[in-house]
Amino acid sequence: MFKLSKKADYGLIAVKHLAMHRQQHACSANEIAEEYGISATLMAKVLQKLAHHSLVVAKHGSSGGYQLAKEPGQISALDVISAIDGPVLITSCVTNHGNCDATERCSVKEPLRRVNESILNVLSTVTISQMSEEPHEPALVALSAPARSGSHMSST
Amino acid sequence: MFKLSKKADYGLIAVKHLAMHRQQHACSANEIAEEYGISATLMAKVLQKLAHHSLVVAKHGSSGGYQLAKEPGQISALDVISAIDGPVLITSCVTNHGNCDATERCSVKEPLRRVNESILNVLSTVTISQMSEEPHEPALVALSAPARSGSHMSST
DNA sequence: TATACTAAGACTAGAATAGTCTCATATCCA
DNA sequence: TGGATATGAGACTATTCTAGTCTTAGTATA
Repeated sequence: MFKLSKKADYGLIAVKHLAMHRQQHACSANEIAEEYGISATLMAKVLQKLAHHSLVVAKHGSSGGYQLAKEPGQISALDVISAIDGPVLITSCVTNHGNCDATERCSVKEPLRRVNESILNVLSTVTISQMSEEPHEPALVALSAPARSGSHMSST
Repeated sequence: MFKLSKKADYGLIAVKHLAMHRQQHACSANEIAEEYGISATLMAKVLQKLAHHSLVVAKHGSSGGYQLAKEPGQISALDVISAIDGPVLITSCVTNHGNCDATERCSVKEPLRRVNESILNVLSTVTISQMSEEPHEPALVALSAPARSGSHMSST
């Protein structure tokens, strides 16, 4: 369909949790998982991926856990999502070199590429610190930002 | 992940095709499928769904086929996508009444709802006639449009 | 009436996702 | 030093979703 994976969802929850507890000790995967009623092993996997992409730092050992690697204002929703699910591409055709088998004939490729860019733009505009604000704030969505930044696709 | 289904993709292709041939006779599912190298039965299914949602009209009998039900400028990408895949919801939490099992605790629901709205906004801005324009046009993407229209979620 | 088409929906196969389990490694503290 | 508690990594399973097929029925035209 057109849906965020649950893992990406969990990733956002975890990062937001860490953002709200960053003054304190590191949070373990167990701790976070319990708080939101999510499987602990699954949450651990998600956090591992985030650590891999340097969004969080892991601290081994007892009383270890995870902490944010950057300021919450420096982490976008796109960072988290693409760390977990890979690059955000609304169709398989829109990759740089990527070609569906009907590249020649496919007539919607280019328009969709542009739609994809707009979506990346939205996702990269939303930061974790914005997500932690109360909803009555305008918060979102600098939709008026320049459409072509082109710097997002890079992850993976 | 975060991907358009192939069926939705095919739907866009079909609608665009019909937009470009609307002066002429009705196009059969077979005809369109062949042109783009897609399974004919699958294309038929896709067109049926589009007909169901009154985006195209079906003409039975020999020399029948499909024709657009509206002007290409009146049909948005969102119309086509949600006709085929159902409403566009980036998480299962963001439905009107919809609640994940952790509604109380889930902290990302509201921010994601707002992201979802922005994406709907982008998709509803792109019309089939825009998709038929040549890429060197500015075409896309009235990103500066007001972020909160809220009128989209209704389809299905 | 025969033919060429759509309508509808059950069905199957395969891929993607969610989630589990196990073992290894690092750190802290008694 | 050794046990407890963390993460790291990757194989594994189960379930759900998607793509695609097939079959039967209905409808318009010639």
